[in-house]
Amino acid sequence: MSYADFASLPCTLSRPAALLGERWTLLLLRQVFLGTRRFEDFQSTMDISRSVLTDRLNVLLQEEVLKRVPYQQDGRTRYEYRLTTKGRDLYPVLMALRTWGEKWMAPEEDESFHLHHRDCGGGVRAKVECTGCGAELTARDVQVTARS
Amino acid sequence: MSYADFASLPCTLSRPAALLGERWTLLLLRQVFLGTRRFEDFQSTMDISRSVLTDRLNVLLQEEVLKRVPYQQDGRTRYEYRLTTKGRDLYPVLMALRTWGEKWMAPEEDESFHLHHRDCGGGVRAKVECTGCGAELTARDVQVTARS
DNA sequence: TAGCTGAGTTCGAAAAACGAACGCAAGGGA
DNA sequence: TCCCTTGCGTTCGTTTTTCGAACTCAGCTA
Repeated sequence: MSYADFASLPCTLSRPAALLGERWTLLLLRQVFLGTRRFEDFQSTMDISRSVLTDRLNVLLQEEVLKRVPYQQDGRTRYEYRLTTKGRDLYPVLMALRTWGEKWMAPEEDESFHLHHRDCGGGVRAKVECTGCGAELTARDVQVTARS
Repeated sequence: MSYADFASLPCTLSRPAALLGERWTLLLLRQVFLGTRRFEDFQSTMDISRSVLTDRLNVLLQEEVLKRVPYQQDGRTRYEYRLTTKGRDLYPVLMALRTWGEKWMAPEEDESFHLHHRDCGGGVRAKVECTGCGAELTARDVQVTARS
């Protein structure tokens, strides 16, 4: 079993972990959630090599995290990369990373952007909760049961 | 700016994303949360090369996500890798990946393990909420404000 | 007809990962 | 004492990935 095989294990954690654990993929998704949509913009803001950028975008297209959407520019049709519903559902992953970063890796200077709830202006935080009783959970509150 | 530079940006999202976005790191953390603690066990269960495993463990030690804890084996002292408090705080990241995997990448067969709340037996789910009003948030509910 | 622009593709060089063998410290058995 | 074993790495030559500069290509514009 090598790295790529984790992407096909029947485990709902290893599959996403293998997909997003590929180098550049998390940073690429960060950029997507920050609003970047076009090849040239990804390339120049992230300074990623064009061939790897092409590969990562194609993987995310194939996984249906991103989709290509036509737009008009100078009278000609081009395509940009947009999140699908599946892709937008990755938001909690990014927010969990940020919540952790806020707590443990906060830089001296102010962070590069702020997030707040449009409706009430409150802050944003990722958490784990019990679908039964609604309690907030930590790793220690959760029992892991291996399948037969 | 290259990949490593994202780890030192003053951004609380890019730093964790660069750290966990390194190949093998997310899968290694999965294994840690599943209970693996020793070098040989990581190596054999993940089939990662020993040199890369050494490197990733050292990075996580340096970032204080893991710590080395002595234990006794056959009358001699050895060390195992355990999560620090900072490391345990990554739980929501892994659970967010799993919540996404459950929804979008569920395999035909049953998954490899189940999780439930020790106290009430309920399921486990990651979500994003407003620290002000407590509402559950999606990407569309959140306003991004760039810093000056 | 030539130039421009956005979006890739190509390909040789550099970096990272692989993997088999080696090193090493400490305990156990002959 | 000497050798074997175990767990945890390190080394190093080979393979895979990434880099980065140049090239291609389609379609619009001058």
